[in-house]
Amino acid sequence: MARLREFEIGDALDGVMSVFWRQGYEGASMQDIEAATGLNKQSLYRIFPDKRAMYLAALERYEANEFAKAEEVLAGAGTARSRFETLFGGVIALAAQGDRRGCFLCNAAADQGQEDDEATAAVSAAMQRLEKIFRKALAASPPYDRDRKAREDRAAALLASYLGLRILTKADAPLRVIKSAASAAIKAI
Amino acid sequence: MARLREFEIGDALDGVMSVFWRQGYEGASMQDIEAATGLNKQSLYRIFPDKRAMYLAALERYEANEFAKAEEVLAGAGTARSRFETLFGGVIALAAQGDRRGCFLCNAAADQGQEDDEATAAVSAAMQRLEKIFRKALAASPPYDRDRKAREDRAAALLASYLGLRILTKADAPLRVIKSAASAAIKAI
DNA sequence: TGAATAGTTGACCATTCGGTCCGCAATTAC
DNA sequence: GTAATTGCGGACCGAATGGTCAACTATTCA
Repeated sequence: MARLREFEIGDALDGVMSVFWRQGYEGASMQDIEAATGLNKQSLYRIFPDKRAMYLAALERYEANEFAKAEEVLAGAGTARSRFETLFGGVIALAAQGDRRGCFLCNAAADQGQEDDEATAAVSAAMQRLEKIFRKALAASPPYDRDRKAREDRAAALLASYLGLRILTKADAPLRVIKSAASAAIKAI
Repeated sequence: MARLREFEIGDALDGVMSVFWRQGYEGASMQDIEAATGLNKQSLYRIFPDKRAMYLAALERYEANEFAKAEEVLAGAGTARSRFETLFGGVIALAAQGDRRGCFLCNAAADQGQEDDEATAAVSAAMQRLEKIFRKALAASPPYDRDRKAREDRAAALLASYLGLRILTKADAPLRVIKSAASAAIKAI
């Protein structure tokens, strides 16, 4: 009956995400998005009602990608400390490579000058999911904290440290500082 | 010879800062800035060459204001732990009040989709100054770390935690998580 | 064959943007 | 008075914005 779509929506979404990630909401023009996806406006607007919807979809995709990776790392073998060491090591590696994109979710949190309630809610929910992943990882291996509260505090502290590391990376802080912060955060486990 | 200026540049700068703080660079229009300062374009452009200069000046002002406060708190009486407790308590209080502006410097770090090297450098320098303030506070009171490296690590970790707390606030994370993170970060001192 | 959808190109829209310019009233110092 | 400057208001500029529409080709399935 009708012609089939010739591209994968997921591929287009990857392009959309990378643009918003690097340039933020207002900083990304439709031209940029066309270039990054290899599609033109009409094809894009057939998938998404408007630019905001693209942004929200990009946020979702980032969360799905990034959290899957984090979950994989944190569910690996070894002690909780060694696994968080791997996770934080990844952040350091990005910083060392000069990857200054930072964490898209953090960027989004700071970006929402436009006071987009939907985006704020999405970021907030994502942060809580990440906290849950951290908590689960702490609960699954020694050293075990005595009570639930202590475990929750530790997970939250690791989350704050993780976000802080990514902000420091984005802010182009010296690698020395980033490494120091990661090292001390790990030691505290 | 000539008429005198009727307003304080500092007052205007406060207005400029508050707009950029809340709305980011791209999100703040000249109209917004006119409204916030109570001045019109011509008066503003007589002080600043362009919008970017206003943004950079606002960053400087934020740093001067905020770091002065932080330095005051961290130079107070008591142990290092108690002083950082006060500092982090302030962040929690802002979150509890529903102040979601976050840290202007963090926002700026994430905001720079426009790849403004000057702004990046300013943020980076500010972060390093803050790290220095933290380090100084740790060096000035017990518990003393054995070596300089340990003290540096601790300062960097506290900085990451501090930034993470502010991001969590901006991201509208539950107050419970913010309090947990602060509490665990303090305990690690 | 024919209806329906996908994709491309380019024109087009109103709006907003940062920034400039002009004119006018007020104020200051010589 | 006169020159110089400040502040205000509004007109104005070119450029870029997000988004729409029309025209055309290609592809699919009934």
